Amino acid sequence: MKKKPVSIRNIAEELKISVTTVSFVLNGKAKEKHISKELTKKVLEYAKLINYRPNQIAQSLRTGKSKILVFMVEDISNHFFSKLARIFEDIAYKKGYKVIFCSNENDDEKSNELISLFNFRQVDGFVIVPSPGIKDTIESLIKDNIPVVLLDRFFEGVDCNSVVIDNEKASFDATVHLINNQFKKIGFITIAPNQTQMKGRLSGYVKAVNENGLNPITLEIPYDEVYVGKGKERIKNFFDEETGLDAVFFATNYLVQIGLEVFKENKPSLINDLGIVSFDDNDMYKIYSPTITSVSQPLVEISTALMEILLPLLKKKDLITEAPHKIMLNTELIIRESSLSKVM
Amino acid sequence: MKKKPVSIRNIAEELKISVTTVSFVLNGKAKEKHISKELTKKVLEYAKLINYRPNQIAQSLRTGKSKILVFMVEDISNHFFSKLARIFEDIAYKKGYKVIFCSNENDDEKSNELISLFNFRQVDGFVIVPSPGIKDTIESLIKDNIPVVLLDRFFEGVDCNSVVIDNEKASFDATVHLINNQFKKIGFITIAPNQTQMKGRLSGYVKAVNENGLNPITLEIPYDEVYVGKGKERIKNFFDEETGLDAVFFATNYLVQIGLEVFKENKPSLINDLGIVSFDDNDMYKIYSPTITSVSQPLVEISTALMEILLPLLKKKDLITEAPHKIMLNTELIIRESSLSKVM
DNA sequence: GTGAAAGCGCTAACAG
DNA sequence: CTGTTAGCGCTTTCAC
Repeated sequence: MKKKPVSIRNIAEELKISVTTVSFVLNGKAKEKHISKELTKKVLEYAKLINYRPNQIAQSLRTGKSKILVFMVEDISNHFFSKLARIFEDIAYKKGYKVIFCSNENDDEKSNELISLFNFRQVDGFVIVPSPGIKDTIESLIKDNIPVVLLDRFFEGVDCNSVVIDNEKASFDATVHLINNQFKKIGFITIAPNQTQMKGRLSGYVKAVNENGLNPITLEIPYDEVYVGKGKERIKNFFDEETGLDAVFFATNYLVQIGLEVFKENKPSLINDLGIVSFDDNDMYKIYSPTITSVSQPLVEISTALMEILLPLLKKKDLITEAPHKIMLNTELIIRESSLSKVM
Repeated sequence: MKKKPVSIRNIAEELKISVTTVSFVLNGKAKEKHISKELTKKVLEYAKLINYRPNQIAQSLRTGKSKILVFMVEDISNHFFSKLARIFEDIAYKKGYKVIFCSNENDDEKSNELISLFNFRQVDGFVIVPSPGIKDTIESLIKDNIPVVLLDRFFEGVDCNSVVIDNEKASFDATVHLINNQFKKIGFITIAPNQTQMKGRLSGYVKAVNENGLNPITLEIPYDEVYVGKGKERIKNFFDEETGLDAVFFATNYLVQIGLEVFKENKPSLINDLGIVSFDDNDMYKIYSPTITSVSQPLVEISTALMEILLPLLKKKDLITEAPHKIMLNTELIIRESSLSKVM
């Protein structure tokens, strides 16, 4: 009952020709190798008839290409990353690549472990949202001629492909939007800015408040603390100490979650009285009360850009000569109720 | 500069022994094969020294095992599935398996395409959230001796491993909870119940209302319509026609999203006046106003069960003799504000 | 105790 | 135009 899969050899034997010929035909090299039209057709037809599927593992061993891409993010269950993953998946499959997703929790050790698990050669390429301290690993990946493109953040001084958004501009614009809506004491809650995307978000905010004669009021929570659930306490303390805040700008979507939880539990009125903006959109924002203004990243464009950088690299042999592609995309500020002037 | 990876042969040559011996040692068969302690140690040390990593592709070709699992769900960007994926990922990695996630959109053609893409042999096992009409494909997978475990739903009359929740009980309990909170006209909004999980949710609801002398009032939207965005209109019409509803039970989390959107746009007061329960939890529910009651699935238990079924199958040769494992887990009703009696 | 060698299924240089 | 053949890196049977 065990259906033994057909191999290229079966086809060759059945048709009484050599495996080479079959291989050439199947790989679309019939023309190039001057194989007769009839033979080509015969092979193709028979292959289809018996539903031949090449053994990709054998192909991989031979060609050194696995047709597998790794998509490593902070947390695949995070709204932003899972949406991105979903779109990237579709694009990759259309190009004949499978995608392995994994989550590094923004942890260096876990990142290195995962990258080494994929073993530098089992996969054809990487999309990586890098944790803060894996600069060296990325560099050695590049030196080993493995296609990598960084996502969401990058390392200063490392010549590596990347697709990021213009965090500073996005943050600047969102802050200005709040200022235009009469908010004067705008708090900025972020995770510790030891990575480029967070640096940009912070500096955009600072620049905007400064240019408008206001003072920056920031809370920087180390990522680790957020991860282990201490963010709530930190945010609560922040609001206890910083009295008179009339608006708050959260630098990531999970900070919004925590922030709203704090409001909900302590001063529910804040939810309506405060101007609120979230970095990253969430499906729930448009049905929240009030609806929440957000900085929305262009998911489709990001995924497309990733693939456009990656694909050519997957074909090339020597990547070293390539100048890295650094793409910076713009975000969209989706203005909803939460950020509109509360002044009548 | 190209770092050519070390092979088993390099080790053998360096140590002036045969590849066989190296292979035995590396595979932990030193004892079994009576290889001397010293030689064993020498090999192991040298392997570590040069940081030897077996080429998994070659291993796969030889052993027929790829150490890759496929985790196919409806939509990896859906909150429930992405959380599940995240947990499953961790468990699988610990056991030495990589996981490829994919989304079938509950579409038969896409499901079949994906399953066939993975080619019946490149992957060691499948976790599948099956679309309605792929019963035959699943059966042929089983016949071909490929480990499969169905998730979230299954097919009546097919002897296949599965991990599901007790939908009927969950739905029954949630409905009774609403009834206990004085709600009398409870609407049930679901997608067309042509799959087991939806059948269970519907029947649990119907049973509960009937047993309590109430009438079922249901809206069944075909999955396709939801997918193309027609759900909103359907739900709007439902509330226009069914006047006097005092509560609503949504059978999936994306229906809640659509429902809240409808309320928000048309009769915002409903959000507070209506009793609301959602099947599947969402991180945002606890910060919504009101906080939303939900039926929460045990994500960790589900993932663990999946792996516990899968692992032994991955080792066995002949699966046919195995009696399938069918696991049914219980959900938890997380009671929040939205479902509490509105009667003072 | 250890090694030689076959071969997993495929590709592609080389030969005719 | 088509076929022979040598591996890709590894596991495992069989022989010594």
